[in-house]
Amino acid sequence: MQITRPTPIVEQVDSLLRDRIRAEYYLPGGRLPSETELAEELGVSRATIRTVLARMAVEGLILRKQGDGTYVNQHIRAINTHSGGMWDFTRLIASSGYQPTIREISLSIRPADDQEAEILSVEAGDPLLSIVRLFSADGRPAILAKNVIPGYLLKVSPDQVDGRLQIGDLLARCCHQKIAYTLTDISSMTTTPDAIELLNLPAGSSLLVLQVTFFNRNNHPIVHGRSYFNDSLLQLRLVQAWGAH
Amino acid sequence: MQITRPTPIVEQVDSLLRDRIRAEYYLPGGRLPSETELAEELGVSRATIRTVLARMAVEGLILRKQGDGTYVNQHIRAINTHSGGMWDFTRLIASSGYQPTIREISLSIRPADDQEAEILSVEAGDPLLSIVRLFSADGRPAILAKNVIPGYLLKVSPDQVDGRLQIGDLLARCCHQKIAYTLTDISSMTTTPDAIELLNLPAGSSLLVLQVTFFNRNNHPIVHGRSYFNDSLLQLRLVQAWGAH
DNA sequence: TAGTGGTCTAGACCACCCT
DNA sequence: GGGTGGTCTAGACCACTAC
Repeated sequence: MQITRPTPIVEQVDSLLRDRIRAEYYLPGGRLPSETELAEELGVSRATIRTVLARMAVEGLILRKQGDGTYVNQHIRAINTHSGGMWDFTRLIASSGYQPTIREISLSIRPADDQEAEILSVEAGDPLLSIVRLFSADGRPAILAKNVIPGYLLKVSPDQVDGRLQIGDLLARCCHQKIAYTLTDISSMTTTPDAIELLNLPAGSSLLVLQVTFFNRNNHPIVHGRSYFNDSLLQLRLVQAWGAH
Repeated sequence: MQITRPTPIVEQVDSLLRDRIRAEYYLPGGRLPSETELAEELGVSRATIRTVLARMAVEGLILRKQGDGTYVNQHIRAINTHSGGMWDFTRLIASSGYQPTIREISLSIRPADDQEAEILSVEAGDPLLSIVRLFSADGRPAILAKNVIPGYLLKVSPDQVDGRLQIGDLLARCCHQKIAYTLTDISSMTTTPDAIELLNLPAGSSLLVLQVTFFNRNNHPIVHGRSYFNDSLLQLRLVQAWGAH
């Protein structure tokens, strides 16, 4: 049995409002109750309501108009846009309307090369846990994801690592580490030999490459990943509120 | 003379703290004063300080540790990552350490094709203002940006449009429109003929393509853009806080 | 145990939009 | 004018971390 703390009110309100939007209790393009009304209905202060609405506005889920009201953004169907969601490839595939499957290609301990050592702040040759996975959408290979984790972080034996976990859960389970933030470089490339084979792409076609480094709250790099993204099959979509800064 | 309103305290505090971080008044990796101290120093409430710090934490600029303190993230050098910043190519190039220049390739009124009509909610054949620009970094062509704006939005004559403005400013100036949020699809492609020529790339190389639609607060599409990004020259980098949701 | 950030409240006033 | 979101304050209590 897991000990659970009372969920913060903000989180509860957040879930509730998102559920209502998803269930179209608040219609797409329709207006939400005023902040005051929501606060009264849910028995919380207006400030609490406002932090939740501010979060949803940043994601573009709702549109706020001073002097008028708050509206559901009908252009945002799936919400795969924010934070953890972007690297949860299973969810990303599902929200694109496909059936996701994960295939573990390999999981092994191997020495770090120079570049990996630099990125992960370890010495070249130090052991790394290397995980290569292939995510498919309706059976068609869509994303080839390669991740490396410094070996010293591993708290369990490699064969106990579940390659089907999302990277955040895997880190929590096997390394007792929490991700604080991620740094992503987006680039493109023409296919590499293994990408051609695993993603089943014609030679010479282009691919999206997402190069991600995950840091914990002590600002230490804990995972480095390269994901090869078949963008003819899946769409990488970002939503950004403009006024946010 | 432009009428100006008093800048909100939150914005002032935001600028002040970012300036201090940039100037290394707060050292990279170093600790900021506590929320209470900052509130006292600047003569504002703790809540005000907290909304600013929350914003900076979402961008990954600072790391917050409960029971400990708030720290400057030394891994974040340039802040081109958020909101408007991402589409301000001039700033993006500058923050990558290059000297940016803009060249206007063309600026004309032309009819909308089917796809553009669909995206911009107009009829095919309706007039569009089409702007093609080339952004260079240290003289080397880096980004080819094509934008189209529904003609009915234009409040000035086309030859009065300044092709060197950032897209948000251009909309404000020429269309009296404000951007509320943007929707971006990121994909890759092998070079098109005009990209080869303008971006000076070898045939068969890959490009990043950013397909952006800008909406106003009434949720009407007001601009659609395609930007071809020479990612061997410039890096498209995202920072995301993890706990944000 | 002291100090930090995290959560939450209650209430005030302002700016804006609609009618 | 009446209602909406935008800004800001003062203060309370909790949870976590370092010492």
